[in-house]
Amino acid sequence: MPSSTPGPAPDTTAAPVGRRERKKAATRKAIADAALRLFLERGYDAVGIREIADAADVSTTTLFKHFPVKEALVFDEDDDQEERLLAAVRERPAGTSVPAALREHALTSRLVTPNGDDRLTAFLNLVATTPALRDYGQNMWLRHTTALAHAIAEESGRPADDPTCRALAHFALEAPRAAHGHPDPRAAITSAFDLLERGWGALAG
Amino acid sequence: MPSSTPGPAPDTTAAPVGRRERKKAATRKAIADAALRLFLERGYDAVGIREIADAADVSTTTLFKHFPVKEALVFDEDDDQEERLLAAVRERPAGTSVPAALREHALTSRLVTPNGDDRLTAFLNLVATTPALRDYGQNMWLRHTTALAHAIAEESGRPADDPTCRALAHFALEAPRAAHGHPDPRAAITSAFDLLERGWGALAG
DNA sequence: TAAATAAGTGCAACAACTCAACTTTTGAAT
DNA sequence: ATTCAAAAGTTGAGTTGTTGCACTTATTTA
Repeated sequence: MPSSTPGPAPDTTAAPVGRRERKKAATRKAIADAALRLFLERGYDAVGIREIADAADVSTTTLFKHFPVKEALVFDEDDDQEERLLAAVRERPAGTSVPAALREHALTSRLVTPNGDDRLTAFLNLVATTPALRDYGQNMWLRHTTALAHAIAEESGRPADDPTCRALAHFALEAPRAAHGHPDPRAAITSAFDLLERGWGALAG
Repeated sequence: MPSSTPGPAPDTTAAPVGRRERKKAATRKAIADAALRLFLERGYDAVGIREIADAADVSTTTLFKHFPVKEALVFDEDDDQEERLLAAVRERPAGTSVPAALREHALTSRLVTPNGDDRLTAFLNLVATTPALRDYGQNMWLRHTTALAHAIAEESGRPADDPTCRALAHFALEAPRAAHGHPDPRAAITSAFDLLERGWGALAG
């Protein structure tokens, strides 16, 4: 997802880290930003690695120390996202159901911007129109589904490969997608998760 | 799937084609066979395109005229398989239900060999242990699911994106997988499809 | 038999990615 | 404060998948 250069981001990892880690994160961000900008300007396939490295003022080897393959430049929040997703389930406030926690997470994640977010739409369009990115994203989505399913299984004391957990994970990740483009995305998400919550509650209180 | 060099294969395309097409198919097969052999011997990543081309006695250019990317060398029956799958549904004998036709197809496809087929197991193992192949295969499976879902929708006069059709397609493709390694695979498949058939019949005769 | 089409070749090149040796920070222990 | 080891970055050369181009050879069709 697009990460704007300015703007007060919620600072997801609120650890007062040293200069080293900050610099590392900075170069990583510089690379990802340069890459996304160029990709949006001229298309994924028309931009080479060297060009991106130049734009970010780094060597190509450095680039590959941060991103294992070209596609990862686009989905650079992959790991963060998965981490936050699992945390939303594992560290949910006491008395909150799993679907409720997932709804909360879906609503606060910036995948659901009330007004049609240009940057997000452009990003989704880039992915949808580039086969390599479509495939990569699809597999990434599958990985997240599996990880979430396992987390849910652990939280609810079910077997790790319980189909119900996988189904819930699947729907929970699908809901925000479906909501995008909807007149009132937040309402769509809320009602979708209401549905999931009732179904889930009927199975295992 | 492995296609042995000798052995009387059922000759899937029973059209008396000209010499040109036969030669083309022959080189294609030579390439795929060489590739699979080398991959099984030394691992996917340890074998280069140039080496495969040499082993099949063709130029790398020719190789890429037959297979668009390296991974396709392994899943070389991709298109044929999908074609047969869709044909099984579309050209099923009158009075046969869709799930029944799919069961028939599943039982006759050589994915279900009664005795533990060494070559098939080796193949599946190769795919499972090679990330690039795992990913590629996963996406291929998804494509087949979509195609089958559309075919089912057309056959049963439902909307093209009907979730029920997609679910049936999903299960129908999953069943053979699940049956693999089962003590009696054919029985497992049969009973799985019995289940699907009853559920399907209960929805739309 | 001649023209048209398709398969295959050889070679050079590009782009993604890796490797090894080396320099410059930075964090921390003495 | 000084020293030292690890981490981040650079440089440059190499490997590998993949493509483009100009060309030959075989098969089909007219």
